[in-house]
Amino acid sequence: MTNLAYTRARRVTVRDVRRANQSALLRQLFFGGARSRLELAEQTGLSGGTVTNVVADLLADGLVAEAGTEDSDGGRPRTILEIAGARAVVVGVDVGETRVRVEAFDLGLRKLGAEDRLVGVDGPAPEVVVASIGEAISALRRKAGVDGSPLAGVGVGVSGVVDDTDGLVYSASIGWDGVPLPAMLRRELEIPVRIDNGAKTLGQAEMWFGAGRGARNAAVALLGTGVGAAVFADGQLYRGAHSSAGEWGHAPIVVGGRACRCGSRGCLEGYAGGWAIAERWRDAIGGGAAGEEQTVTAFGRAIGVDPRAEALAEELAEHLGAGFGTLVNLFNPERIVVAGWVGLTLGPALLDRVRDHTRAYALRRPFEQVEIVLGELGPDAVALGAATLVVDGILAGDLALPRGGQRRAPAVREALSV
Amino acid sequence: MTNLAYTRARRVTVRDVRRANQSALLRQLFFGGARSRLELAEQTGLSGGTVTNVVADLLADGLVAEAGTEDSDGGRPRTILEIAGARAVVVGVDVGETRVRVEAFDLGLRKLGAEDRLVGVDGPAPEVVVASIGEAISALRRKAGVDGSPLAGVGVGVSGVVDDTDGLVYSASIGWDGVPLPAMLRRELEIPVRIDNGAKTLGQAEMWFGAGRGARNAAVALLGTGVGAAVFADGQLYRGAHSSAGEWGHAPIVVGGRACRCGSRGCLEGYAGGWAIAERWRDAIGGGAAGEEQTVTAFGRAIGVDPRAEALAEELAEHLGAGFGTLVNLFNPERIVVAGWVGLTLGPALLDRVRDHTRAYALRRPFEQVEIVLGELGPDAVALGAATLVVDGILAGDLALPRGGQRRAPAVREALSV
DNA sequence: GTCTCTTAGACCAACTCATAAAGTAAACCT
DNA sequence: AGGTTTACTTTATGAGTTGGTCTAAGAGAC
Repeated sequence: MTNLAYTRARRVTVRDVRRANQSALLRQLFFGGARSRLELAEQTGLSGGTVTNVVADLLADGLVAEAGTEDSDGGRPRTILEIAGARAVVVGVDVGETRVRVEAFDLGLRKLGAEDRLVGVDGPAPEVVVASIGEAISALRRKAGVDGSPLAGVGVGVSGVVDDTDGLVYSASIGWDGVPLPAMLRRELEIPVRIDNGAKTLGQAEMWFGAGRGARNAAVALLGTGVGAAVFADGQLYRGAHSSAGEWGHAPIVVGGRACRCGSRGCLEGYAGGWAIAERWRDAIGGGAAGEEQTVTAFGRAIGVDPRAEALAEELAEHLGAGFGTLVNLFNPERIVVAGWVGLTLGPALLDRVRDHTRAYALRRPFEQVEIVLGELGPDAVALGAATLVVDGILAGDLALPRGGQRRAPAVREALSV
Repeated sequence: MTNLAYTRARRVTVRDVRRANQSALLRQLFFGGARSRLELAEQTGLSGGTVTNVVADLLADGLVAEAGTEDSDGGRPRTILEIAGARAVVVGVDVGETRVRVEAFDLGLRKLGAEDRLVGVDGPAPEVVVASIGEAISALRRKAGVDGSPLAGVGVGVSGVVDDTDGLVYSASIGWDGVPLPAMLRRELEIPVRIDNGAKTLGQAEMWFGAGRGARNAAVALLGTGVGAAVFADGQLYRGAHSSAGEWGHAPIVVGGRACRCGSRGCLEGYAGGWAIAERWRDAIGGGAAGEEQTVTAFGRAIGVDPRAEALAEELAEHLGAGFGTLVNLFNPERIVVAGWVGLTLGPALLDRVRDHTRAYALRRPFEQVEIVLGELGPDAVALGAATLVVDGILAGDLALPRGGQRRAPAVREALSV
C-alpha cells in the first residue's frame, strides 16, 4: 500500500564508521590544506585517540604524509599532515567534438602535464577516442617522469549525457547514441574510470577550486556554444533519475519562440547559445562568415559602442535574465557561477544588466539570497573537473589506490616540483 | 585555497550505526507493512541476531509491537511485527488562507479525526492561528478518545516559504513576512513541531501514499490557485539554500509575457494558475462573477463542447507543456505527479494534450524517461503530508517519542478502530 | 645546565555494536 | 513421545570510539 522504494534500508556496520571517519579526515586535509592531528580532532569532533588511529591507517596506505612540524612556543610541536600528492597520478580527460584533452594531476590535483589529440572532425569514433586517451596517458607518464607512480584512476568529461543506470553515452553533438564508453575505457586502461557530462565536471571544478568555493547550494551556468547548468544541492551534484538533469539550455523561455537546434522552440539556448548569438550578430551587421568565437568576441567588443550591438545585448540580457530567474526560482541556490567561453567573453560587459533582468524574473526573496558571479577557472577546466571525480571517489573511500609505487614517491616528488 | 564548506566532516560513531539500523527496520515496517524478524533480516541484510537485538529496543520503546504469528507448516511460526500505531498520536495541520485544518493520525498515519477552524478572511493573525491549532488539538484528543496517548509531534503545512535557516515564515498570500511560527507553536504546544511549505507537504503525501509511490526522483506539480512544485531527488525533498526551491509557478515561460500577480511577466502561473484560467475564461465567455473554482470547473466542462473553450484549452495545454518541459529538462524526474485542485479538475480532459506539448518542449531522452500521471490523494492531503514530517523524524530516529502512554495503548486501539 | 611547565601524541581499559555460530523455543509429523 | 524443521535468542568475538593516563619533545626559568 505504501512506498517501499522510498525506503533507504541499507544495513550499516561498524566498518562504515571507520570509512566515514577516514573520509572526513581526508576531506579536511584535501579541502582545508595541511594541518596537525590536533586540529583535525577539533574540526571533525573526533577524539585525539581516534585521529591518531585513523591517521596511522592513512599513513600506512600512503594517502597521507607527515610534512614537518609547526613551531611551538613551549610544548611539543605539532606534526603537520598533508595529502601525499605524489602517491599516485590522477588523469582527467575532456572529450570534445574534435579533440581529446588529457591532463595528469597528482593526488592534490596539481597539474603535472597535458596532451591534446585530434580525433576527427564530425563525430569521433569511440574506438579512436579510447585509443587516443590510452596513448596520451602513456605519453604523459613518460614526459612527466611519473612512470613509477601508479595511476589512481581516470575521470572523463564528455559533451553529452552519461546515463549512470546503463553506463551509456548519448551525445547529439558528437553523434553518439548509446556508446558504452565507460566499459570500453575500463577494458583498455584496466584502472578505475569515472565518467560524467563535461558541463558537470567543469561545474565540479568551479565548486572545488573556482568561484563556487564555499557554497553548498549553487548552480554553475555553462554558456558556451550550447547552454547547460550543473546544479549542486547540499554539496552534491544533482543528477536526476538518469543523470541528465540540468539541461537548462533547453528550458523554454518563450512559448512558440525561436527555433532551436534541438528541434524545439523558444529554448534559452536559441537566444543565448554561442551559435545563436553569432547567428544573430552576423544578421545584425549584415554578413561575414567569421567563426563563432570570433563573431561573439566581436559582438562583445561592440557592446556600448555600436548601437546595433546595444539592441542585441539588451535582448540577450533579458533572455538570460529569464533563464537565470528559472534557476533561482526552481533551485533556490545561494550562488550562480557563470562559466563557459560565451559567459566569460560577454560576462564582464553584460553581467550587471543580466542581474537586473534576473531581479525582474525571479521572486524577491530567492533573488535576494543569490549572488551571480563570473567563473574563475576559464573554459578549459573540464579535464580538471573530470579528475575531481576520481579524487572524490578516493576521498569517499569507495575507490582504493593500487598498491606499490610508494617507495619511489619521494624521488618522483622532486622530479615534479620543477 | 580550496573549498572547505564543500566538506562533509561530521564525525561518525558506533551509535550512528545503531540509529541507522533502527531506522532501516522501522522504514521497512512502515513502508512495507508488517513482517517477521526473519524477513526483516533478509531485506535489510542485517544478521538475525542484530534484528532481534534492535527489535528488542523498538519493542521496549513501544514503537513496534508483535501482532500474532504466521501459520507455518512445520517449524516455529514467525512472529509478525508492526508499527505500534496506537503508541502515540501525530498531528498534521494545514494552514490555509482563511482556515486552519487540524487532523490527528496514529503512528501508521491512519486518520483518527479532523477539525476545521476559521481564522479570518484576509491574513490570519499568527496568534489566532497558533491558538486555533492548540484548541483544535485538544478537541480532537477528546473526541477521538486518545486523551491518554501522548502526542508525538505536530507537522504544519503553510502556504508560503518556511526558511529553515532562520525559522521564519514568509507568505504573500496570507500577508506574513517573517513570522516565527515554529517557535510560537513550540512554546504553545510544548511538543516537537515540524513546519514546511504546504505544497511540499502535499507532495510528500503523494510520494508516500499517492501517485509518487515507488519513485525516487519525481516532481509533484501543484496546480491550484497558485502553481508550485515539490521536487524529490533520490527520495529526499529538494529544498535549496533557503528552502524556497520549487517555485515553478514563477518560472518565466514567455519573456515579456502576461503580467503575473507576483509582479513579474510571463510566469507559468500567469497562464496556468487557477486565478489566471478563471480570469481568461470569464473574458472568453464575456462575463460572470462566479467564484474561481466554479469558473474553472465550468471551463473544464466546456472543453470539447464549446469552441471558445477549445482555444483556451489548447493554449493552456501548450503553456503547461512548456512548464512541464522545464521540469523534465532541469530535474530529469522519472515521474511527474499532477496535483492541486486545478490539476485534478482539468487533468482528465487535458493531460493527453499536455503530454504532447511536453514532448515538444522537452529533450527527447528525458521525456522518454518520464511518466506524467494524475495525483491520487485529492487536494486536501496537505495535513496528511504535514504529519509525514513528524513520522519521518521518528523513522529517522532524530525525534524521540515521549515516555508513557504505553499501558493504555491497547485500550485506545479498540476505541479507535471504529 | 638542569628543572619545570606545557603541549602533542600514543597507549589502554571500558563500552558499543554487528556477526557468526551455537543454543533454545515452538510448531508439525510420524 | 520423539524427531524434524524453522524461528528466534544467546554468546563469544572482533572492530571501532572514547576518555583517561602516560610519554615525548620543546621552551623558559633559575
